Amino acid sequence: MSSIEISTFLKKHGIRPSFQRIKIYEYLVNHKTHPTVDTIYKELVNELPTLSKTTVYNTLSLFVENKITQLIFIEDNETRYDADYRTHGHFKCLKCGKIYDFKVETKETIEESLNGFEIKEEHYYIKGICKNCKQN
Amino acid sequence: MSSIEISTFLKKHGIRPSFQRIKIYEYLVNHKTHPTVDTIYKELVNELPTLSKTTVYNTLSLFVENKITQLIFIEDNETRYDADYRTHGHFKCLKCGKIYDFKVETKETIEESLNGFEIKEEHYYIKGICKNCKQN
DNA sequence: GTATCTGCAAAACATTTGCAATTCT
DNA sequence: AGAATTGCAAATGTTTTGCAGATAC
Repeated sequence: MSSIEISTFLKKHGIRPSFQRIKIYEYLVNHKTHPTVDTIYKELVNELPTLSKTTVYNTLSLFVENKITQLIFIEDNETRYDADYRTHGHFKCLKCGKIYDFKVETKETIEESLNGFEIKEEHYYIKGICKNCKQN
Repeated sequence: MSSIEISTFLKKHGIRPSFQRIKIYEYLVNHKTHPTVDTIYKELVNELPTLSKTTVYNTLSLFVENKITQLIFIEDNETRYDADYRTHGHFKCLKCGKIYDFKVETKETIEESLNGFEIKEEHYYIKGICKNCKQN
């Protein structure tokens, strides 16, 4: 996704496309590693030397409010962000720490036990050892 | 679960049953509300006036290490604990804040997309509006 | 020129750590 | 006595808040 596409995308979702916002969204979209605020900040501060963490926090909150980014909680003290807003699962490798996405569909058994409840967000995460770490 | 049963249970899991540990586990088992450290501390400090939050943290970490309690991350800055160590889902109501348990079985579609990965822990949580809040 | 956005510094929380006092065997 | 446990106080780390200056419409 290019800066111009991102700019249009942000406008479409009611967000004014400031330079910082474009850069932060660009980072999220092009690095599907579910980064933390700290990672995003450290990566972007080279390119935007005056960037502050406050702006990263503000911007990500804005993205979450406008539903173009979702929050991921897998570990304590480690809020992560994902530009993919569709429901999907996350697998975190306990050895290498990498996070993989996986496909998820709501199960009938869940729907049954939550009969009468209105589902707004679904989150799935699994911890274990990834294929790569098992082989090495 | 009575104090004596808890004492035996802790011993069985290699944990020395101190007074504080028994009380904390008792609270967890008898209040299936997935409390935070702060909630547990505030509830027990009446009964155990010298109790410190450090002890609550230490004890819960010990329980997690010994796999008699699981950690639940649903919100940021809000680590919760659950004496039920079996895999099950949590539904958090966005209106009343209450957390409900629901049954979950690993889906084939998840197993397929994680082929070759070793699953150690599975976590499912859903946010929405609970039956009770929808009716009122 | 008025709204919004950014970013610094300080505040607010949750959690961890070091260590001394206490408790248990 | 010796080992484990507890709890205070301080440190750490993350996120939020207040506010002043910069930027955009």
